[in-house]
Amino acid sequence: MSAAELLGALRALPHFKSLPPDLLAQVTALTTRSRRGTGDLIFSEGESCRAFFAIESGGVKLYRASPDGHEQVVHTLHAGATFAEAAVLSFGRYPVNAVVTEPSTVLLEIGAEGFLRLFREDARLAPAMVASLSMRLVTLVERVEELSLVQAGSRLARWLLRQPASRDQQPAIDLGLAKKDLAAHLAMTPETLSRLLHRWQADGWIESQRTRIVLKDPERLLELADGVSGPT
Amino acid sequence: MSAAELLGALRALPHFKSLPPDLLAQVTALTTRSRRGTGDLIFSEGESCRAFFAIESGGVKLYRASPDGHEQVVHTLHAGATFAEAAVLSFGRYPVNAVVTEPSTVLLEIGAEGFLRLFREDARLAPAMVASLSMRLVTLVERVEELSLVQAGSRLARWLLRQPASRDQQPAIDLGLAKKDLAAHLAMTPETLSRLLHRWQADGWIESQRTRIVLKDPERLLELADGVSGPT
DNA sequence: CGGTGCGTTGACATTTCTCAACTGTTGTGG
DNA sequence: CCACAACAGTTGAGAAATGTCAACGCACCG
Repeated sequence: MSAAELLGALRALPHFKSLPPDLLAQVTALTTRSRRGTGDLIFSEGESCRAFFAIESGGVKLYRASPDGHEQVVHTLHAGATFAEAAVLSFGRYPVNAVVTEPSTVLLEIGAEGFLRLFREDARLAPAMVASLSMRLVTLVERVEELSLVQAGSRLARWLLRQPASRDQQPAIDLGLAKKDLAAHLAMTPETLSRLLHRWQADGWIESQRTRIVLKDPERLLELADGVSGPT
Repeated sequence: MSAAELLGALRALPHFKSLPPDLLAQVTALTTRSRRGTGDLIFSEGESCRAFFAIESGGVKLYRASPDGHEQVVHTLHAGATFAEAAVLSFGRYPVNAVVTEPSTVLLEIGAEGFLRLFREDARLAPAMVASLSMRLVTLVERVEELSLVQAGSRLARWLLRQPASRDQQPAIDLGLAKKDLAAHLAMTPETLSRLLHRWQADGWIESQRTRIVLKDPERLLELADGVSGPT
């Protein structure tokens, strides 16, 4: 893999595209690329940071494991996303577990030590990180808001509406995620998720295929998301 | 209020204490101080940023209002906390509402425009902001994790255990918050909160006074927090 | 001293979880 | 290439937690 390719891959990321070329080249020198498979562990909770990551393609989930084996998905990430910057910049330890959720996921790995040195030496890096962290902050605030909704149906409706839809005819969402993981993300059981989708399909509001969901009546979903009491 | 006093107040904040004196002085020049009362609105959702804030004393809650009038508390903040930096640095609009929750709350207000100018001109500010934002990120991740717990009792137990306790004899928590607001923070109804506290007190695990809670059996609470099925 | 709103308690309705069985899919090894 | 194992997803029945509605006591503030 050539340095030029790596540089191109990095520049494709929202967080790096605004960096001056020479700085980007320096970051490239810290970066390695690797291909992973579903289920691969990237790092685990408490481990000391050796790098932070960007997803070139594929998917990753960040989660915490509670003592009773229950899994709390903090974040689900896809192509273009970066993760663990905060761990590198402030803590030195990963606060969560990271696992690959899609086959053939390509990761860019930016070495922590080198990056920290660069961060201290070159003042142009910090503003870029500020923007990146602020972004992350907003998605987390939205997540908190989402989870605060008491009704499972509200949480699901809201999640569906927020997904980037392939705007062809009708909003069709490709949930790049096992339903099991989506359920965990929304703090509900797979059974509840399954039943909600089933019922909404029966009511004609959505069309649920294997890994695709078509929103046929976004209006109705919006009502649910706003907490206009439960389904049925 | 003298500039020296203001400077001292700013330096007392975790986010600013590591700034070089001359830079801190420049920040001070952008800062005003004000005293507010319970219920005062500091800013509301969607409003364009005129400043970010630090709490010198008292309390503030950040929340979103959903269309049906339901209130989702994103954050509850106390002395030493800063808020709305991300809004100032990246978005230009406040994403939430901010309201004072304690009488005689003293706020420091750092003007957005001036701060942004300073941020761009002086490279020493960015690293400090990175640290600050990373901190915030972690508390939000914890919040997400907390809210992912399905059982109301687990969420409450976890919250109680995380509170800074006055380590005298027994951990005594001064919930600097109306129970109503605590309930909203934990995504449950005031009734459920009331019942949980009542039951736990009956079981001898806690002692619940007006605004103080004594943890008499943290072990037991820890079990609940870990999701070892519901209470009783 | 009266009002306003928080906190509590009770009765009830409902959602959602739990447990269990069954189906379909995916991937592997013979 | 097929059989089988492993696992995701679905469906059903029952239990439990929590929300809803309503009434009441109590504190705080005017």
